[in-house]
Amino acid sequence: MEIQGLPGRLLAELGPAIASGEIPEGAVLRGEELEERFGVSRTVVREAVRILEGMRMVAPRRRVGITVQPKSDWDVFDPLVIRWRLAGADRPAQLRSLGSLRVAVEPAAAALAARHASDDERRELSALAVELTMTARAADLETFLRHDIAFHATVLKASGNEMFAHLGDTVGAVLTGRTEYHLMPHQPEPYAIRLHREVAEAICAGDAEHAEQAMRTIVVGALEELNQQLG
Amino acid sequence: MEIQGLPGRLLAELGPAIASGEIPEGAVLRGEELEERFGVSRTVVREAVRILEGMRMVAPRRRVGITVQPKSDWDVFDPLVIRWRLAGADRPAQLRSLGSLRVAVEPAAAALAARHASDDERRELSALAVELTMTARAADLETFLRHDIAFHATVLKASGNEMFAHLGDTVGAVLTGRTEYHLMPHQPEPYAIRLHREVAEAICAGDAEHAEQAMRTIVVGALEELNQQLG
DNA sequence: GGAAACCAAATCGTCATACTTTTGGGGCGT
DNA sequence: ACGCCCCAAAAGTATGACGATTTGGTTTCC
Repeated sequence: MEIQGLPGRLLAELGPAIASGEIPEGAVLRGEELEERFGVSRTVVREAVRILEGMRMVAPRRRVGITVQPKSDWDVFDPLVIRWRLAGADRPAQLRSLGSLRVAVEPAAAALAARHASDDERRELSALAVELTMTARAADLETFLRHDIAFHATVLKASGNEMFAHLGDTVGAVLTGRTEYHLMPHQPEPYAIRLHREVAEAICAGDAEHAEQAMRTIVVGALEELNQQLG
Repeated sequence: MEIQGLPGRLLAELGPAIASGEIPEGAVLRGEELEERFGVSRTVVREAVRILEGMRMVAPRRRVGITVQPKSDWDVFDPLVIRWRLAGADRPAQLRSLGSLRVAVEPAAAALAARHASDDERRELSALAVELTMTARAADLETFLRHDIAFHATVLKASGNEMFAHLGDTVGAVLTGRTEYHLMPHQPEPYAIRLHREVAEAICAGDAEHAEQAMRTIVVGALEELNQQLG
C-alpha cells in the first residue's frame, strides 16, 4: 500500500513537511540540496519529487528549482495528502472539509446501498450493528471504533459506486483521528448507536428513504459535534 | 498542469492503456521492455512508473516486474485517472459514478454557498446565470457549455469547502464529455436554464434550502438523462 | 521418493557521472 | 534607461555499474 523504498521514505519526510506548512507555499527546493539533506542519490530525489508532482504539491522548473505549489492546487482527495494534513497543523481544516463531505456522501451512499447492496453486505451490516451495540455497552472503545469504521466502509462499498467506496479509508481516518484526539464522548452515545442500527435495518429492508435519513442524522451530528469541539 | 517531459509522454500512453483495460489488471510489464517500446531511458521509465505507482495503478516488484493493480485499488479521485477513464472504454461506468457523486455533492455545495459565498462570487453567479439564458436562446452550444462549467465550478468553489472546490474540474470534464458525445439535447432545455437561475438567485439571497433543492433537481435530472442514454 | 536447503537468474533499486536543454539574470553596448 | 546577448545554474536525460531481493528450479540429504 505505501510507496516503497528510499523514495517512499523521502516522501514521508517531505510530504508532511509541506502539508503542515513547515515548508511553505512558494518555497523553492533544489534537488542537490535534498540529496545532501537526506543522503540519497539523485535518482531517489527525482522519483520522490515526481510523485509529489503527481499530487500537484510541487512543480519542478529548470533554472529555478522545485517550487511548492499553492494548497489550492493540491490533489486534496489523494489519501496520502489527506493523511498528511490530518497529522499536521491543518488538522482542523481537514476535519471540517471531510465532515462536510461525509454529510454529502454518506446519506447518498446509504440510499444507494438500500437498493443495490448484496445479501452478503446486508448480512454484514446487520452483524456490525449488533457488534456496535455490544461493544458500546461494554465501553470497549477500541473495538467499537474498529466496528464503526467497518460499518461506514461497508455502507460506502455497498452503494455500488466505486468513488464512494474509495472514501471508506478516508472516513476511517477521520473516525480514528476523532477517537485519538478525544473529540468524542468516552462512552458512545446510545442515540448514535440506535441510528446505526436503523441504517442497517433500513438497508436490509431496502428502505432507501429511511436509510438516507438515519445516516444523515448520524453524519450531521458528527459534524455539529466537530464544530463545537473546534470552536 | 500536465506532467512535463518524456515521463509525461510515457504516462500519456500508459495511463489510458491501463485505464481502458487494453493492458489488463494483473498484467506484468518489464522496465526494459518499456524502454525499448518507447525508446526512452530507464530514468524516464522509472519516473513515469513511480507516478503510476502514486496513483496505485501499478506496483513494481523485484524479480517479477511492474504489475497492473486491480481497478479497485486505483486512486479514482485523481483527475488524470478520471480523464483517462472518461476517454476510454470505461466511460459509461465513470459517468455513472460521477453522476451519483454530483447528486451527493452539488446540492450540499449549493447550500453551503448560500451561506458562505463572497459578494464577488454571488455577483459572478448571477452574471453566469444571465449568460446561460442568453447563450441558450442563441443555441450557441459551445459558449453555453463554457458558462455551464463555470457556473457549477463557481458554486462548488463558493461552498468554501476545498474538497468540493476541487471537483470543479471533474464536473467540467463530465459536462464537456456529455456535449462531445451528444448525450445532451442540442438545444438546452428551458427548464434546466430556469433551475440554474433559481440556484443563483437562492444563493444570492442566502436561501440555502431553496438553493439545495434547485441544484438537486438539476443534477438528478442530469443523472436520469444519463441513465436513459446509457440504457 | 519426498522434503528441505541451496543456488542461480531475473528484475527492480540505488548510485555515480556525463551530457543536454532550458531559462533567468547579469553585463554589455547603445 | 533600454534592450540585446551571453553565461551559468538547475532540471532533464542517458548510461554503466553494482546491490538487493524474490522466485523457481536443483541439488542434497534423510
